[in-house]
Amino acid sequence: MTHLSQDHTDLASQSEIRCATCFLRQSGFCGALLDARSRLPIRQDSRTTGAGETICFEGDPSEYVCILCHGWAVRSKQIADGRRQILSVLLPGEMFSSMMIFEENISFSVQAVTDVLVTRFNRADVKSALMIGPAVLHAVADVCITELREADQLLICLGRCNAEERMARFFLSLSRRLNSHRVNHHQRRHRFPLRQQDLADIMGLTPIHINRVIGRFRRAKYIEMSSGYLTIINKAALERICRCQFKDRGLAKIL
Amino acid sequence: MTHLSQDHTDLASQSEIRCATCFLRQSGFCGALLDARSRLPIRQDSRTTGAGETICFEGDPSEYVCILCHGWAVRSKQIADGRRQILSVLLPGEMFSSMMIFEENISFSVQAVTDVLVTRFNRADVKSALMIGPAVLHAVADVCITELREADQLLICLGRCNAEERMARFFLSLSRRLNSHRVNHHQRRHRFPLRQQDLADIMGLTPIHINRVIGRFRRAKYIEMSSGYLTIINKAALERICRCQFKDRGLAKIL
DNA sequence: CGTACGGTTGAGTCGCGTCAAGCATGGTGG
DNA sequence: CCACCATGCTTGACGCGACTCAACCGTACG
Repeated sequence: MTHLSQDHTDLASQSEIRCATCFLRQSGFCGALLDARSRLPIRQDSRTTGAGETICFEGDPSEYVCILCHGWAVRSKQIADGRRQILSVLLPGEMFSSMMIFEENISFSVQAVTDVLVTRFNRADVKSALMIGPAVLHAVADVCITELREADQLLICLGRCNAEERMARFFLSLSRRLNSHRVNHHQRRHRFPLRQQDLADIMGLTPIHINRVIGRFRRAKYIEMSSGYLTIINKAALERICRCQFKDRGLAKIL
Repeated sequence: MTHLSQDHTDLASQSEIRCATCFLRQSGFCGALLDARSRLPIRQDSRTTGAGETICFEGDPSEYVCILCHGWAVRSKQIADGRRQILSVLLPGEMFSSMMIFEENISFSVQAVTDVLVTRFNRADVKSALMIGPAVLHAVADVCITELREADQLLICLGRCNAEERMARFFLSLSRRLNSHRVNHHQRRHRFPLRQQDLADIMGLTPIHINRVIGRFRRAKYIEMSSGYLTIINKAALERICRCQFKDRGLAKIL
C-alpha cells in the first residue's frame, strides 16, 4: 500500500482502501492501471463522501481520474433555473467519465446518492500510463466506448420514447448492469437507493409523473419497489414494452 | 497519392480525392494520421454517396474509420416502428464517431443529407498508429471528448428543454460549428440542407411542431430560412432564449 | 400535365406538467 | 413519551405543450 498518499482530509480507513484496491483490480481499467504500476508510479488515494453531497462541481479543475468503489452516485448537468439532467448513474467499479482522463476541467457534477467511497488516480500519471503499452490504452478505449454507447441509448430514449418505455428500459438496463457485478447473474431483487426525483432527472420527466408510471407498473405486477429495494417481477412484460421497438437483434445487445 | 487504393466501385474522381486529402490535413485527427504515414502505412480510400442514401447501417461490421470530407450527413439510430433519433449532425472534416476506431460493428446508421464525399481509413492501421506516438493518440482523445461533450449537451437539451429552447440551442451551436470551419468567423448566412423531418429527429419532436416553432422564430425576425439557406438575424434573441438557463459561464463554452 | 416531396396551417386530442393537498416515515428535542 | 419537523411518496384537478389527422400549397421533375 505504499502508493497510497494520505495527505487529504476525509480519508477512508485502511481497511476500506484495501477493499477498494482489491475490488478495483477486477475492473478492466483499474486492473490494467494497477498492473502498469510495475513500470510507472501512479499516485492514488481514496476518500468517502456522505449521501447527498456533491463530489465534483461542474467547471471545476480536477487533477484526478475518479473511480466509484462503493455506493451509488449520479453524474449530472444543471441549468441555472434549477433544472437538472442526470447523464449517467454510476455503480461501483465505474469511472465517473472518461473525459476525466483528458480534460483539465470537468463539464459535469457528480453527486453521491448513498455514502460512497471514491478512489482517485493522478490524471497526469494515468495519461503517461497510456503510452507504456496497449493494455491501459485498450482499457480506456473500452470505458470510452461504453460511455458513448450508453449516451446514444439515453438519447434515443429521451428523444423518442414515452414515459413507460423510458422506465421499462431503465429498469431492465439497470438490472442488467447490477447483475453483471455479482456472482448470481439472475438476481431479481436489487438495492435501489435512487429517489423518484432522481429517476425524473434521468428520464427527463417530473417526479409526479414518475410516480404514476411506477404506480401503474406496480399495479400490473411488473415490479415492486419499497424501502430502498427494487424487484423485477415480470421482466418479460417490461421487455414487451420496449421490444416492439427494436429492430432485429435481441434486447441484451441494446440495453 | 500512392496510398489511395481504388479497387472499390463508386470512387470519387482524382481531383476530389486530392481536395479531400488536402482538406483533411487541416483537421487534428487526420493531420496527425497523415503525418504518421511516414512511419507506418495507413490504407485509405474515398467514395461519394448521393443525397438521401445510407452510408453505414446499424449493426454492420466495418473495417473503416470514416471521415466526412464534403457535404452533410447525420448519424442516427432507429427503433423498429420507424421512430428515428439523430445522434449527431456530421459536418465536413468530422469523423462519423470515435467508436469506429475501436468497434468491429457499428451501433448506428449514417445517412447522407447532401451528396457527400467520405474518406475511409483502414481501422487496423489507425489502431496501430495510436501506439507510435502521442500525436495520434491525443487527436483521437480530442475527437472522443468532443463527442462525449456534445452527447451530454444533447441529453440535457432533450431531457430538460422545451421546443423553442431546443431549436435556439441547435441553431446557435450549429452556426458556431459552421463558422469555426471558415475564414470568416462571423458569417450569419449558412448553407442548410436539413429538412424539417431531420430537425424533428434531432430534437425529438414532430416535423409539424418544428415547423410551428420555425414559424414563430421567423415572424419574430430571429432567423430566416429558405431554399436551403439559414440566416441568423437576431443572435442575441436566440441566446436570450437559452441564456436564462446557463449557470455563470458564457454560451461559448456550452454550445 | 401529373406526380412526388416537403413545407404550411388548422382543429382536436392526449401525455405530461403544474399546483396543491394529504400521508408515511424517521429524526430531534422537550 | 409525544409534539414537531423535514423529507419523500401518493393522489386529484386542471392546463398546456406537443402530437395526430387532415387538407392545402409551392416547387421540382419526368
